[in-house]
Amino acid sequence: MMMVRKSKGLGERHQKILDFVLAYQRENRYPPSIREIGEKTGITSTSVVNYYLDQLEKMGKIERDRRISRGVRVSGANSSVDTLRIPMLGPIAAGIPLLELDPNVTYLTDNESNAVEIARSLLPSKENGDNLYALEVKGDSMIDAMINNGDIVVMKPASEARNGEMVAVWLPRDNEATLKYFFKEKDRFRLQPANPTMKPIFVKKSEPLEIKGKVVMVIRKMDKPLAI
Amino acid sequence: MMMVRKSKGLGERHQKILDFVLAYQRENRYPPSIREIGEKTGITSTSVVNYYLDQLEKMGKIERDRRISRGVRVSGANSSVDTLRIPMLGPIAAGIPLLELDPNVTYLTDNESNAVEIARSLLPSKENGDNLYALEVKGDSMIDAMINNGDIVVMKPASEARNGEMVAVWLPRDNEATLKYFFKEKDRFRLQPANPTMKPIFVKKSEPLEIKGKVVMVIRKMDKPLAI
DNA sequence: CTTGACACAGAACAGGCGTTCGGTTATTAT
DNA sequence: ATAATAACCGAACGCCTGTTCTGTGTCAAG
Repeated sequence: MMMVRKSKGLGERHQKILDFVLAYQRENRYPPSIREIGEKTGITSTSVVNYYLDQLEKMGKIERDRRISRGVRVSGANSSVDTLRIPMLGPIAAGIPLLELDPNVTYLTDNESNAVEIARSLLPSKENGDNLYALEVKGDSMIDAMINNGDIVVMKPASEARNGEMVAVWLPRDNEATLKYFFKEKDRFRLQPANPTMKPIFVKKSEPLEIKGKVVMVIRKMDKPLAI
Repeated sequence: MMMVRKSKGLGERHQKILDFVLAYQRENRYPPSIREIGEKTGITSTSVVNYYLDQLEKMGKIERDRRISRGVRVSGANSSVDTLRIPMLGPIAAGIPLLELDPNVTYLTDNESNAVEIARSLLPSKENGDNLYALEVKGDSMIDAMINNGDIVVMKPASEARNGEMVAVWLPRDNEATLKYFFKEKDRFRLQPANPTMKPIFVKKSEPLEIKGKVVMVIRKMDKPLAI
């Protein structure tokens, strides 16, 4: 039989085992047993699998909980990363009214076909992640909020805001939805575009202004090339 | 003995088990055994744990792989979501040169203290996720790319680009780094700002222009309120 | 009161699974 | 050539673990 002795680092079988454990974990959401690892990597003896697992552990590539079945895990790599499924509730555009949302209702995020998956670590630190929803921006009307056509905005239901927070507001005056930084001043509201080169909008406190939510995140995928 | 019969839905023990499995999974990265569930939830008999697990499965709250040790997982909830750890390699600003990156080197994403976690489903569809890195934008110089101070840009190493792709370029002419849509024209390159109201930059093909990478994603956290 | 569904407990069984040990072959150093 | 070592294999041992079966006390309906 031919056995190649790798000078250092990961040999072929090390890599195969590592890949398999990772793939298995991803698919089944629990780690494989030693025997399963052996079967899928062409190792017939459980002791050999154990032999390699010991080495991988010494290399720091995996961690093991001895005497516990399926107690293998790949170090560092994925899993354990807390992700949220945030439902995509629809589009947002200048001309169309914003959705009416009850801040006290949890919108189903399980089995939701159209959802955005976001690692909790990506959210603003104090955000607990409850009741978030996502909207897809249609059109170029949000440019002064530094938001493009196709961007995804993650929002939190709210009907009021503190100074300096970016909110989605509906302006009955102009029949328009917009995203702006919100400031309350003496007798008016100042709606400040994110783009510092652009001028704010002022709305008198006597005029109607409906805050629909706070913007938590903006995500832009550079999916397809610009066609200009 | 006192036993409360819950009319419907999850009883106290259902919830306890569900919470424990979730917490255990998060901590150990593999599911608990039936006996472990019992111990920690105050159930002395394995059959009773099994009894509840069966119910939880019928409710669709968990999934089980029978006959497989530790074959429990909580439906819907986290895990299984394929996340990438993308290393944050530093800041990007107009005045400072861009990092020199070798597209063939994988930058360690394990044990990386400073990394961005992104669900694979969030990436552009054809992106495989290899060799990505992230930069944090400093300053307002990228405003014409619709990118703010504090934004995170996810990049892929590249030294050339196709028309319409957004790239990070270093312009020795102006001693400046910038993010623009890239277009090759007859005898010049056109660097088009993402903001359609702004004018493009033209660079003659004879002049130097270094493409340092393609922009894959932009992420903006609305962390702290605007202070203006 | 009886009956049946429900919520448990405990024990026993069988297969799953990690571990260990004896043994073999190939590679490398002496 | 020989010894040491690394890379295997197979089998056996014994705990781990899911499953199943019997039994008990509670509660509500008939």
